[in-house]
Amino acid sequence: MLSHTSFPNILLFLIINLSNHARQLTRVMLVQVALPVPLYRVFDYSVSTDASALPTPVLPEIGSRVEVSFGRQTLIGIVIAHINEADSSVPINKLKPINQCLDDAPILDELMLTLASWLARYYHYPLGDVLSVMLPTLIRQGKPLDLLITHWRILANVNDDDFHANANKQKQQFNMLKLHGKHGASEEVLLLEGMQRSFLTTLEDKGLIERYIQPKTAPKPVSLAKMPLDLNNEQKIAVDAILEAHSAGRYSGFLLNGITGSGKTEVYLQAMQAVLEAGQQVLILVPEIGLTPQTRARFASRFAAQIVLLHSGMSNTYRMQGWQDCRTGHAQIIIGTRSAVLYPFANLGLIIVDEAHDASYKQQDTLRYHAADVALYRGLQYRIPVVLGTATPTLEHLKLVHDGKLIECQLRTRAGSAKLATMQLIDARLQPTHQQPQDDGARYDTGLTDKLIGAIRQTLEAGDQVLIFLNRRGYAPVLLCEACGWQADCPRCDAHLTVHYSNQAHYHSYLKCHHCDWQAYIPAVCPDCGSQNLDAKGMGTTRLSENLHAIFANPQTSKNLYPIIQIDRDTTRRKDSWEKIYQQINQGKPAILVGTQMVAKGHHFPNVTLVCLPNADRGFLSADFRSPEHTAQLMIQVAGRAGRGDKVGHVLIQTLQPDNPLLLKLVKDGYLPFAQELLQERKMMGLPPYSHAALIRCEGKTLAATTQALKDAISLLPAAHNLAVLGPIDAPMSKKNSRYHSQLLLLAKDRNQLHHVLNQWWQPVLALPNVKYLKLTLDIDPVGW
DNA sequence: AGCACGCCGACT
DNA sequence: GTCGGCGTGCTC
Repeated sequence: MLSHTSFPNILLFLIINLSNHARQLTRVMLVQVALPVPLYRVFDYSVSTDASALPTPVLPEIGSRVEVSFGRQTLIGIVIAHINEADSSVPINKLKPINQCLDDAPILDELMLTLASWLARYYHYPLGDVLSVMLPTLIRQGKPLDLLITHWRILANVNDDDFHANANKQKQQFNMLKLHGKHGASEEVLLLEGMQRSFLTTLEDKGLIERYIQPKTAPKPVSLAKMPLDLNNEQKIAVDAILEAHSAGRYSGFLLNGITGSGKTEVYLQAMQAVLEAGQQVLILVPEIGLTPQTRARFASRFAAQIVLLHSGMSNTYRMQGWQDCRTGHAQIIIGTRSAVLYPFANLGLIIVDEAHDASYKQQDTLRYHAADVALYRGLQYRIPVVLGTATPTLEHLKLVHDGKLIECQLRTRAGSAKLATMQLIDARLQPTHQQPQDDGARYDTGLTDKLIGAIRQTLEAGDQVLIFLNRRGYAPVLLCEACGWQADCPRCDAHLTVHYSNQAHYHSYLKCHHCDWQAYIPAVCPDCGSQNLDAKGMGTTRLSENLHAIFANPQTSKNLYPIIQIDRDTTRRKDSWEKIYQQINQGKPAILVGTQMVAKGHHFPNVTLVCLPNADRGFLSADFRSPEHTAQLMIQVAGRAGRGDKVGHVLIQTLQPDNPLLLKLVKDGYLPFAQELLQERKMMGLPPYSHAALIRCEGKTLAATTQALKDAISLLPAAHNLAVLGPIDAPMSKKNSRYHSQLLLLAKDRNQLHHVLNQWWQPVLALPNVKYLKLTLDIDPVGW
C-alpha cells in the first residue's frame, strides 16, 4: 500500500487522477444495486450519460447509496458492483439511469459488503433486505452522513442572579451545564446526565446558554481510570490466550466459561485494555435486558474512553450518530445489544459476547441471525479474537469446543473469599406442601413445602435475603370450574388465560392472555354449567407473594414481618419502579424476593443467601428436546444470584421428580457434566448440534392451509435431498392471535448439504401458488421450537 | 414489498 | 354510466 508519508502530495494526486481516468476509459458505466425489496436479485442501472446534468458523469463507488427509480417508486439502494454492459442480463435500452448518487465515498467498506452477502446466503434472505437490517433508519432514508451534533455551553456573563428566585429547576439544570466549563458538552452527554431537552431550550430562549456545532475530533488515546485487579491463575491464562491471538493478528474464538462471580468481567477488562492501548475498538455485546447503563458504568469506571451505547429505545438520531462513531473510529468502546454486531467499525480489535447463551442474541422477526455466530464470522473477517463469556454455555458452543473451533477457558473459582453455592433437592412428594388456614377454616396449598418454608424463615432470621424464582407472573395460570372441568381459555390463542387477582382490590381482578392482549372479566359462575365453584389453579408470582405474606405475618398483628418484593414485568413496567425496587433490595434488610426469569439475568443481589426454585424443574418433562438445556441454564443463572461477597449461598430445588436423572446430574455434578450428557444424547439422536437445522414456519388463517402448504413444499424437495424431514406438524401453540402456525423441520448431517438443498428449494417454495395467502419464514439454526 | 393495471358489483 | 373491491404481475 502507498502511504501518505512516502509519496509527495503531487504524486498522490496524479495516481488518483490516473486511476479515475482509467476507470472512464474502460467504460464501466453500469452499477449493480441492492434495493430494499424482498426479491432475491439485484438490479442494474446505468450512470447518467447526460453531459448537461453533471460536469462529468461520476460513477458511484461500490458501497455507496444511490437513489433510483424502481417501477413507479423511488428507492434508495446500495451499489454492490460495477459491471460492463456485456455483464448485464438486461439489454441496455431497458436500463434506467440512477437518479442521484447520495455519497461520494462508500458508506460500507468491502468487509461490510462481504458480511452482507454472507448473511444473505447463510440465512437465505434477500440481499437488499439484509442491507436494510444493517443500516440505521436515517441512513436508509438517505440522510447525509455528516450529521451535525448539537453542543451546549453557558454564555459568559451569566450568573445566579439572572434566575427567578423560585426557578430552582432551571438553576439546577444551568449549573449542571456550568460544570462542563466554557466549552459545554454535547446534547447527547447532557441528556445522559439527566439534563432535560425542554430546559435546554428554555434556557436558550432566556439568553443564558447557547447551542453550537463542534466538529468531532479524533478521540484521545484510552487511559486507565482505575487500576486493574490482580488476576488469579485461570484468569491470567484466559487473558494471555486472548491477547496472544490479538497481537498475532489472528482470529480465535474463545469460550470463557466462568461460574457466576468468577471474574469474567476482569478478564474482559484486561483483554480490552491491551486492545484499546493498541488504538483499536472493542465491541461488547450484551443481552437485551436494559442492563446497558450498568454495563457502561462498569467499563467507564475502568477506562477513560469514548464509550458508545447501542440498544433498542434509542432515537434514530442517536442510532445514526453511534453508527457513524463506530464507522469513523470515534467510538472506542461499543456496548450494544444484538444489532450492534452488524455495525461498521474502523478499527475493531476485539469482540466480547457477554452471557453468550442468552436467547435474545437470536433475532426472531426479520433476518433471523444469531449475534454470537455473526460475531465469530466478523472475528474471522477482521482477524481478531472473539470471546464468548457465560456460566452456562449452549450445547452448540460446547460442540464447537469439542471440534476445536473454540478454545475453552474455564474459571472455576469464585473471586475473593466467596464460596460456590450449595444445591439441594427437596422431594415435594414426601414433604406435604404447607397448608395455610383460611378465615372459613378451609386450608389451601401454598405451593411451598414445610422444609422450604423452614429454610426461608431461618435465612430471614439470620438477617439475610431470600430469592424465590417462579417463572409465572400473575396470580394463577388457570381458572378452572371444579364442577364440569371448564377452563378459561383465550379465544385467540391455544392458551389458558392467566388469572390476575388481588386480595387487596377485587376490582383489579381480571383474566389475561400472556400471548396476545386479550383480557376478560372473571366470570361469577362457570359459563358452561353455571356452577359457582370456579377455582384459580396453580401458582403465579402474585399468589405466591400473598401466600408468603400470610405465612410470615405476625400472628398477633397480622402485619408483615418481612417485606415481600415481587419482581416481574407487572411490577417493573413503570419507568422508575425497578429502580425503586432495586434500591429497597440493596438496603440489605431481610426480605423475600419473588421473581420471574427477570431475576436470572445480570442483576446482583448481594444479600441473598438462599435461592428457592419451588417448581423450576417442570422444564425437564417438556416434549421440546431443548427444554432441559434451557431450564438448566435458567436454574444455574438464578442459582448464581445467591451468596455473593463473603456469604455462602444455598439453592433449594423443590421437585416432584427427585429421581429424574438429568436433574440429579445437574444438582450433583453441576452444569458442565450435565451439558456433556445432553450432548451425548443429542449425538445419539442425530439432533443439533450434531445435525444442522432449518425450520420452516407457515402462518395462515387455518391449520389446513398451513399444513397443506408445507406438504406442497415437501413435494418440491429435490429427489436425493438426503435430509431428515420432520413434519409438517402443528407449531407449539399453533393458534396465536387468531392465526394458525405449522412448521417443518429439516435436519442435515452436513451444513453445506443443507444449504445446497435450500439454495435450489426455498425460492420455488416461495413461488408456490398458495403461499401468497400465507406467511412463510425460513429459520436457519432455530432456537426455541 | 409497493404499486400499477384490470375486470366485476353497488351507487349518484 | 362511474367508484372501488382486491387478483395478478412487474420492478433494472
